[in-house]
Amino acid sequence: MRDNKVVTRFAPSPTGFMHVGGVRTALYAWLWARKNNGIFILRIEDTDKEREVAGSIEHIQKSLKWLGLDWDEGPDVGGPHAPYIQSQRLDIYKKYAEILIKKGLAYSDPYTEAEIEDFRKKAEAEKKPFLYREHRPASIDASQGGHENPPVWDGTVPLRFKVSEIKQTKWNDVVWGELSAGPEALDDFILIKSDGYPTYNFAHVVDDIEMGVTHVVRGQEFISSTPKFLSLYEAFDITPPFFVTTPPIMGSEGKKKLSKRDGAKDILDYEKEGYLSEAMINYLAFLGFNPGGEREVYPREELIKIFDLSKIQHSGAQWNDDKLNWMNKEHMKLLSQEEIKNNILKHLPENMRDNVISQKLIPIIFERISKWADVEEMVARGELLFFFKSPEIEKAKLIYKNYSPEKISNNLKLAINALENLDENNFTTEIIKNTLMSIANNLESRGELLHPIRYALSGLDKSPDPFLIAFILGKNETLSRLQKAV
RNA sequence: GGCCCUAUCGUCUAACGGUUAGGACGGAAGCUUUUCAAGCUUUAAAUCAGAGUUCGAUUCUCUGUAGGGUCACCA
Repeated sequence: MRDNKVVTRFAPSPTGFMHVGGVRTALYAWLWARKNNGIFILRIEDTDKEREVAGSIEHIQKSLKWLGLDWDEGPDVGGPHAPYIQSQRLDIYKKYAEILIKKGLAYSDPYTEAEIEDFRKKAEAEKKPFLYREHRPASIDASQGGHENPPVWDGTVPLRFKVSEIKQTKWNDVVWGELSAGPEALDDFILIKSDGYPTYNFAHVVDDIEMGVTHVVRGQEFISSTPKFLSLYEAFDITPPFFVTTPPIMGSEGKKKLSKRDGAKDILDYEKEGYLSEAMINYLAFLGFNPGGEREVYPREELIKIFDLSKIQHSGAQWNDDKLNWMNKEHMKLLSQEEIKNNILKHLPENMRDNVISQKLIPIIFERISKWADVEEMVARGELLFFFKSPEIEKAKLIYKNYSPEKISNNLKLAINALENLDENNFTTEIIKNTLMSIANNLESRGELLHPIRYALSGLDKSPDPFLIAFILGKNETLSRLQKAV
């Protein structure tokens, strides 16, 4: 067992992109390995040639890299049990299959698919669960009355496992405690398909044995097939690893399986949308796990410290974009000024970058976004353009409530006169505010001054406060826009 | 349908069998010297139902209800 080290693995099949469910499984396995200074393996389970999607191995690796889930052994980095791609390990599965054949625990399947389909339909008509083992060939199990005897296995027909003991199975799960399954969960399942590739049931057990995996982390959809895995471990006379079963992630629309619309999208889409991988990991870890305190925001290294398999939840959790956005913002606040600046500038159009105004703009952009791509949306909504280009203004919109145009114009003139006296090098938000407020406070209502200034400067009804805008624009541009409005 | 699993605010969750059932997201209200955002303060909101064990049950047991998983030559 590799010097008693903890060994976990993530074993996806290359059938497309990774969604959040797969990511969380990988994350828990990775966290446990890192917490225990153990080994994290990436293994590709590509035994279904039909479902395979070209490029997915690279895509999966890219996803894990973005999230910072680094692996110690895998298809690209190799390791003591290479290769780490199942389709390149067929000889190993064959070797294990032959051990079972020798022990009398595996036999070739003499039936055609149509015949088996008939058995299945018959069982269904009788409202009984279909069990292949009730049709075992006579030479394998005379008591079952199967009529055809199996040929010697030559790799062209399915090879089946012969379940030796039909029983209620009980086992222990690290997360759920004691679990059990009825006898009908045990059947003569297929080890190797007629195309020569092993089934998941067989291949992953062989690999987990070979690679010395100590903790098998996977979703609860595998609970009901665990008796099969256990019977295989028993057949090989190997102590099974710890089973760590994770609850499902449900869609935000309700307690339903995750759908594309609410989170089962490509994890790399979240990168494109400008989420931080640390936030994604933190959010995902806490969707189905909780260390017990009241703190929720943890950087990656601290997450490793507090992670604990025994504190994983038992029931499914709903995906929640609001909480993810909040989490992302919390992690954005943890970044340095420099990182924040660079990321915001990166998402600004070329003509809005790298000048005095965009530098001043960064703090106000930052407080209005929860992910980087929101910067682009602010631009698209026209919330930033006026900082760079004098807005078109409509005379009517300068008017506050039912004040007369003359009054508004007069107020603007007062503002201009006051601002002109300010030092250009000391044209700060604070000073502008004090200057303008001392005028506004002497008016009938503050809005009759503040509203036209906002509109004159921004061309918008809703914007950051006018003092801040004036500061960002600078003295000259501010005065010029106010003059124009008058 | 058989087997298996789960059940605390709308959501994520905390609570040695003893708490005014706590926190977070979201919601509402108020304050922030016009608006939007941010921020601050306040607030509403939950133990699925019914029995049992117990001095005492969110916590243990049973039944019901609801939800989930699984019954492939898919993983």
